[in-house]
Amino acid sequence: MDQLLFEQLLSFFKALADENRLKLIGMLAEKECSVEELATRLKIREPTVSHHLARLRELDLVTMRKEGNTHLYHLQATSLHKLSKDVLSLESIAAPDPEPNEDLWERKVLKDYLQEGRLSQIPASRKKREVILRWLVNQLEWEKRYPEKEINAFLLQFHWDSATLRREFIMTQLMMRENNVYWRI
Amino acid sequence: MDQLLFEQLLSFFKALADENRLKLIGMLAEKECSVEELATRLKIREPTVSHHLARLRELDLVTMRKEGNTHLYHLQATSLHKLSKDVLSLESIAAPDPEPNEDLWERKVLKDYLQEGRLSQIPASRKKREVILRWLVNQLEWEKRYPEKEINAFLLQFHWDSATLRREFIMTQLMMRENNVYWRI
DNA sequence: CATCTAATTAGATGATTATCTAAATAACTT
DNA sequence: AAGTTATTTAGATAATCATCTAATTAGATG
Repeated sequence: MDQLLFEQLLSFFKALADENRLKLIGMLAEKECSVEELATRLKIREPTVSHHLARLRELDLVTMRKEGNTHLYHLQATSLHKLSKDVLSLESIAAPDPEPNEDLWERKVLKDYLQEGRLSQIPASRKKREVILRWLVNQLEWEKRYPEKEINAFLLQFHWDSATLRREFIMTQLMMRENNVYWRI
Repeated sequence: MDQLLFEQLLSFFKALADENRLKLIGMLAEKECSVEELATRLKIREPTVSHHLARLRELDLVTMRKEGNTHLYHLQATSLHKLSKDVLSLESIAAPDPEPNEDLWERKVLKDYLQEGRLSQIPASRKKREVILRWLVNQLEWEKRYPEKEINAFLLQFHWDSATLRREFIMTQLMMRENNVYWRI
């Protein structure tokens, strides 16, 4: 997802994530009100209301007009509408990537299990094992057919237990085997 | 607005009003994830992620299934959709009335200015003056025509400055006058 | 000009809560 | 059974933020 939209949504939620601010929105939806009236009905002090209104105003959720001494606030329905629409598309949020972040998790797994180019161990957890296996298999060529002897030699560069790794390749469907010959799929 | 909906919306906003929780929603929208993976990508510790997921789970925004050791969380799109819809109707929020609240403001004004049945002063602010004037005029009968003398007598019960009050009645269009006779409009 | 009223700003305080470490639980591996 | 891994729970700490009082600004009234 777009970084900008993410931050907009976040501040939108923060703005409405307060009981009194949400009530303010409700009251202003009815009619425009002075600060004093809002304070009385919410049973909190004017400065507090002022503070809340300032926050809502930052997001253009409310606007203010002066009438003599008093400041009349009213709801900015358009802004509210626009943001509500974005909320509806919340499901389309992808992970915000502040960095090349997408595979941060996988890179960490690789870093944890690879010591000077060799596998310190074969991860017990299926998810991590798969990360390792995909990384290994990626160093083999597509289309090429590898005799078992060759696969073994390749795997032994990384770990003594080439048999287990070979078996895992098959089980995870990363490779196919026929007559002791292996290839990627 | 419905008190229940109000509280649902409030907790919805509170749930999403945190940077990391919002990111979690984003990541889970892509695919289901383990706690460890989420923690790694967010660069925070597992217990923290666990805590956030628990909050999201309270609102049924995410659900969890166990696969061996690991807990895989995934987004509950339905709940999200339902709540988003409510957000869209935010504008229809009326003030939540924890009490007969609607005129709490006006009742406070009356309380502030009426001491033992008499006006302590005539409010300077237009908004408050109107509250007082409407209360006063409400004690006069509809349709009836009051000679100025009678109006004065009535007003003097509440305040020495009946002349100002009379003038205000006219200015605010609460009464009409013709040949020194007054009536409500 | 002096006064009053409504609102805002400044600054302090207290409550909430995101985050961490350490310990407990649960499920899998050997 | 013993050890390892993933998660959760408990408890402590620190940051955020809602709220208050006191002081300031701006407008209106007399």
